[in-house]
Parts: sequence; C-alpha cells; structure tokens
Amino acid sequence: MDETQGYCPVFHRAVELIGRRWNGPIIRALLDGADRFGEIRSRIPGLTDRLLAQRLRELEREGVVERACPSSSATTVPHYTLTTKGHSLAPVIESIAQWAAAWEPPGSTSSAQGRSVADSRRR
Amino acid sequence: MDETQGYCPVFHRAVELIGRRWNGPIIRALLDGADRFGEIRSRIPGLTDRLLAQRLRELEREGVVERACPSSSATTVPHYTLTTKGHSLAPVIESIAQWAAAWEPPGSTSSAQGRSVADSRRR
DNA sequence: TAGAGTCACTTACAAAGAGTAAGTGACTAC
DNA sequence: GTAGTCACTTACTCTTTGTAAGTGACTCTA
Repeated sequence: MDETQGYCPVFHRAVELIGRRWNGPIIRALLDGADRFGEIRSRIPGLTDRLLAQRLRELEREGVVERACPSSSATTVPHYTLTTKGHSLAPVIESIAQWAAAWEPPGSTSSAQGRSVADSRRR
Repeated sequence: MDETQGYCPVFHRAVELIGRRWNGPIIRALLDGADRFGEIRSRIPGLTDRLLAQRLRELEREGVVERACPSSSATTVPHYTLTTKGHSLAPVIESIAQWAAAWEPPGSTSSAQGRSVADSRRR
C-alpha cells in the first residue's frame, strides 16, 4: 500500500546536504583543520568566494558549521569550526573517501585535476 | 608549498556523484531491490521521469548501474541493477542514513515530506 | 599618514541544471 | 482496433552555479 516503501526524507535531506556541490570538500577541509574563509578556499581549487560564502551560511543554518568572530584583540576575521553535528560527519566522509579510493579510475593517480561529475557530462 | 593540501579530486568526484540531486535515493532504491524504471520512480516522491532517465544514464556511465534489456520472451522492459561498484556503495549509504537518523530534526519523525536542503533555502 | 594590499564577503550578469508538462513509440489487455 | 501502460524525450521556464568585478574593514609600508 505504501508506494514509497524504503524512501526516507530524512536520508534524502542528509545526502543532498552532504553531496551538495562543494559541501563535501568544504566539510573535509574543516575536518582537516582549516578554520578561516581564505584557508578553506585555498584548499579547494575551483571554489569561488561567492559559493563558499553561500555554502558556509547554509551549513551554519543546518547546524553543521559554527561561525565565530573572536572579538578578542588582534583581528576581526571570523573563524569557522564544525559543530558536534558537523564532526559526527567524519565517518561519512571517511567511507566516501574509502569508496572513492577503491574505485578510483585507472589514470587518475596524481595528474587528475578536480574534474567534477558535472564536467564529465559536458562533451 | 602545496596550497591545496588535503584536497583530493577523487573524493570530490565521488561525493558529488553520490550527492548529486536524486542520486542518493536512486541508489538506495536499487539497493532495496527496485529494478525497473517505474518502480524506482514510484519509490521516490518528487522525482520526475526526465531526471530519473538522466540520472540513470549518468550512473550507468559511471559504472555504478547496469541496464539490461532481457530479450528473453515476455517484456522488452529494461531492468536496472547495481554493478559491483554500485553495491559497494552500501556502507556509504548506510553511514549517511545513520548520521541522518542521529541528527534528525525534532519534528520530522513521520510527517516530514521530502523537503530538500534546496527547498529550505527558499523563503 | 597616504596609499597599497589583504580579507571576507556582495552584487550583477550569463550559462548550466532542474522542474513542469506534454508528447512519442513500443507493447499489452480488452 | 482502441485504450492503457511503460520507458523514455522534447520544449519551455525558473533556479542554481560560474565568472567577474566590486565593497568596506583592517593592516602593512614608505
């Protein structure tokens, strides 16, 4: 009777959040210790300011990322860190990385530049 | 010296393939045993013919899905199945599902319809 | 202290992708 | 032989992304 058996909106939301363009690499950079806007950007070739700012705001709204402006002394530059929710994505990221490494296409060891799935669709 | 330390194009490609709109639910439906076009579509509310056809072709090209037209006798209706590469995504899907279940927002137990991350951005 | 540089964004516009809706051809049931 | 289902396509519109050029707050240098 339930036509949509096996479908789970919570899963759907999660996979699109994680998989949304640039979000995977952004979360990975944050897990790797990057915590400033420019630092994240410089670690991800192809990612622009506009999209990074947008993605960080979305991730913040989803409770994955936290933005803090250390009003201490020196700089007013904001810092981005993962929340507990964000840190708990580590195993997800790890399992994707493992799958990717296992099925890495033959010729993509070091020369491969970050061609996306979308890019490969353009002829 | 390497500005893009920690960045991995193989990971980037993988996370965008898995997270590309509708791909997560499609792979999950296939893992759950759906093998015909209409069956996959009916399990995923909101997914249209156009996008399902497109996504299946992309997944086929990526070697995740296999399309077979059983030329046997009865029907000419094609069947879709996961390849070995596709089946090996099971742990990835599982870890996303676990994360999603753990961080499911309070009011989304059963009433939540499949609102995507994108939808929540529209005001 | 004037001017150049860096940082974290924002805005404007064109191109690509996704949603909506209405076909199409092959087959099947009545 | 006509109506219905199935697996797609095509045409059109709206949303998201990419590209490029600002902007204001701050810092460093002469």
